[in-house]
Amino acid sequence: MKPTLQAVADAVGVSRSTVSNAYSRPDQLSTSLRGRILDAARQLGYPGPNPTARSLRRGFVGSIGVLFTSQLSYAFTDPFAVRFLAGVGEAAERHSTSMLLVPLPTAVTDARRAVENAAVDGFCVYCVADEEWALDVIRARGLPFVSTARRDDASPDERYVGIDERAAAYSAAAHVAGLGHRRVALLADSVLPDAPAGPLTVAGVEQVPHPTTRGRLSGFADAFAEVGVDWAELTLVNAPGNSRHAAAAAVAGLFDQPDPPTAVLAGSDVLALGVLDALAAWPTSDRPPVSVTGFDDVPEAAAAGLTTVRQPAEEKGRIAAELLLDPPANAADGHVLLPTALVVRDSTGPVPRS
Amino acid sequence: MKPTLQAVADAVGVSRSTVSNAYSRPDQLSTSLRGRILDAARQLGYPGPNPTARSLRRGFVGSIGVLFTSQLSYAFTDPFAVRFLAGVGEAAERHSTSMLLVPLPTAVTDARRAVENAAVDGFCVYCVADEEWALDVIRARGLPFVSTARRDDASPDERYVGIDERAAAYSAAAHVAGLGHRRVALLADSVLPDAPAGPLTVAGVEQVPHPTTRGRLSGFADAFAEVGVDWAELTLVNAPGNSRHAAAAAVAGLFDQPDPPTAVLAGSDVLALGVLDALAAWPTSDRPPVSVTGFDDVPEAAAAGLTTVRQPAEEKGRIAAELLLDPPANAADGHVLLPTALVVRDSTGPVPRS
DNA sequence: GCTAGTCTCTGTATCGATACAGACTGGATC
DNA sequence: GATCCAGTCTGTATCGATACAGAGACTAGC
Repeated sequence: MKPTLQAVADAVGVSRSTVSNAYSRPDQLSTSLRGRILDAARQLGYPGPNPTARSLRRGFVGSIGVLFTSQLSYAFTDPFAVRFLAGVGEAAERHSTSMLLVPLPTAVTDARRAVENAAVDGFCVYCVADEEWALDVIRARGLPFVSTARRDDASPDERYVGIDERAAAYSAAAHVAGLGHRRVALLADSVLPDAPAGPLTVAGVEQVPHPTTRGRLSGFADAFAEVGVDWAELTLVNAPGNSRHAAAAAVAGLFDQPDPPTAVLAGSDVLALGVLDALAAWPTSDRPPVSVTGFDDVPEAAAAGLTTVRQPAEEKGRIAAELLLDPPANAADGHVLLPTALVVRDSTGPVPRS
Repeated sequence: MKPTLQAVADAVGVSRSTVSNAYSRPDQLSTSLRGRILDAARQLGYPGPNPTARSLRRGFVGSIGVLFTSQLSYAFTDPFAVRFLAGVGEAAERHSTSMLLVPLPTAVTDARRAVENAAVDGFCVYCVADEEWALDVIRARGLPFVSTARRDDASPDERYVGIDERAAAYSAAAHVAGLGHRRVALLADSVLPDAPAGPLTVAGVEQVPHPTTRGRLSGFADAFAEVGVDWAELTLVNAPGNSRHAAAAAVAGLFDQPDPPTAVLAGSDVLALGVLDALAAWPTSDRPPVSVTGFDDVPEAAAAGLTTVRQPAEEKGRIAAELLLDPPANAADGHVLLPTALVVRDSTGPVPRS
């Protein structure tokens, strides 16, 4: 059996409290006694106070949870998510706090259980599809959280760090529209929760449940509405999973049909890169001249010459964690909007004259 | 105040134990009573058993720690580390276990404290410099762990998953030696703990404390010994921090001196890519023709045409976590060596005739 | 009609610590 | 010599749950 605080106390002949103080409040006892206690602990092989017991008594844990409502492995596959994590890690490091990555089972009941069982002092909820149930659980636990998307129905004291999704997406779409493109496909992850990969029809953008996706699609649509192309004329394509592979699969066949789109606006760089992959598979001779834009500006985007919308990744993570660990006194300061910028590269060009 | 188990018990008029059973052992009570209890809990806003209290009583936590004995942010900067994490995440997911990323302060006392305080059931120790103190703490806590490097002094029941570092490095060096290179630089992170960036002299490879680095350098040295180039003739270069930038800085000036090396063997792809960065900074006209090899085969290596040694990254992480979460009955099965392969690309070529 | 066995549920002990009020000691102050 | 105070240390209550032995009630079997 591992020795407990009590064992050390007995060995030295002091009370349990004093041993506890030797570890947690060195100013509460003489240096000599503290020395004797730590020596005895070393000798007995006592590894220091049990973290769990300590957390229970103190009422906090010293770690924050990071929630991805998709496969945890996804978090490491999307470069943007990785950089977000890096930012969270940086802030956590500064606050001597650990990060708990909680994998969520696909079954909702199990997933709820996972969030209920996470031993953390708060959550960074990385914006993912349909996280409302997760927020419910977190609220019920009375834990603070920071989300990466503003929800329309959020109470004003709920903190978030995000970007103006709509305006950012608009900038990319306006660029493409300015190049003359009118037959355009919009590619996104989780347009509708359980829709299959490929083109689909949605009555209006407000039907899209996921707030981030909805925001970006709205921005795209706005820009094209201004040049007379309305929602119904845009081809909406679903790419469940947000991976290059999923994107490539989703746009397969898109360019074989009559009057194919001359541009694809993707909701993330990963998806956009997937489109480029799909195009690269065509023989150079009759490869369709398609303009492609992404979103995020991950490192790979620069290498691939992808036109995209840059948003600060590490900073998003860092601020999210900071808002959680060091909440601003003023509720309004808990709502952070980060700047974005359109980065024009080679993947977009004027619409070809046919 | 948040309601506790007791509150729910009082509301329904049953004992605390019964409420506990309603959550953790549904077979121990009638479905009807369980229904009443869960309803009452919902009504009171009871979020389910407190994870900390539960862990204390049960004696386990349901999460594993991942330890990087360098900045936590580093873990997200090195693509190999990210893929390792992805592997750990995958296994954790399968076992319904969370991952705790513990940032380690630079001061050793604080770092010990961090490991002592981590509420986990075990650790995956990602191979990093000088982790012996960390293993000591983990052993003292009586927690299981899996390391990514075999330590010579490890007891036979200590589990690890690694590669034959020496043989893997040998394969890269033999390739370079076969191309005729004889003036060669070996570039590594943490050759000696506190050495500055740049060339340094070490009496023999056995002086290098870090086991992984030592293994790789030995492999490099072996191959060159076979062609008559001995240790003292090899230029050893330190690049503290294992980043592209650190590598570029470390090799700055290396090619300006008389009889510069015609090849650089790096201990990781990140370092090798840094060398390529440094070379790319030269005007094309008088850029020195240097062969470069890496180690790991991260995705960027392929894009950069880097010759490197491939090792399975996700698999390493997955197996590490699996060994931890589902220990093999037979101690010998706790020692896993993964295959490696030399991947020859454009960054190596025959030594130029001068 | 009696013993056995199955279902439910309760009560008590326990997990390993920390908070906080108070007790004791010894020296300085008046 | 009484008072006060700072510096140390102790004792008790508490954090919020789970394990386990056992108590009743009820059905089966002989």
